[in-house]
Amino acid sequence: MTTRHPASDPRYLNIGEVAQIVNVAPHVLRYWEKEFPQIRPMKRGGNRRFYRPGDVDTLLRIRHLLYDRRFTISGAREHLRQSSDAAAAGGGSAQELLDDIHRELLDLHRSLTAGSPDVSGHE
DNA sequence: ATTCTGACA
DNA sequence: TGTCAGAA
Repeated sequence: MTTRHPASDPRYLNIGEVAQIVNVAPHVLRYWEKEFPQIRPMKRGGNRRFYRPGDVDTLLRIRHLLYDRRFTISGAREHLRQSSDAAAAGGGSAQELLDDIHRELLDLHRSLTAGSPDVSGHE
């Protein structure tokens, strides 16, 4: 077995890996972090960012809201705030959050199979 | 080579 | 969002 550094641990991804997954430039991910308090990758080794799978999931949802549904930064931020708030309510609203995510995933799937090879919808 | 921060367009 | 400078 080879040595496992934090940066090579499959549980954590660096900004370059995440940028390829969500198909946005690294500096855009840093900008989103300033706008979305929900995204908080941990920093180590100085300032290196290490994203958890959950962070990537949130980033994927943000890209969908911004590029596919053409939400504004404020609109997407509120949408995510409401989603997390619904989950935090805990009053049997967990299903609401799952339903919301399923709706976004379904819409995203339609975009991917609509015949347009470009997921983000712009270049 | 890769990423970071801050700043400007 | 894109690009640059200077540093780690």
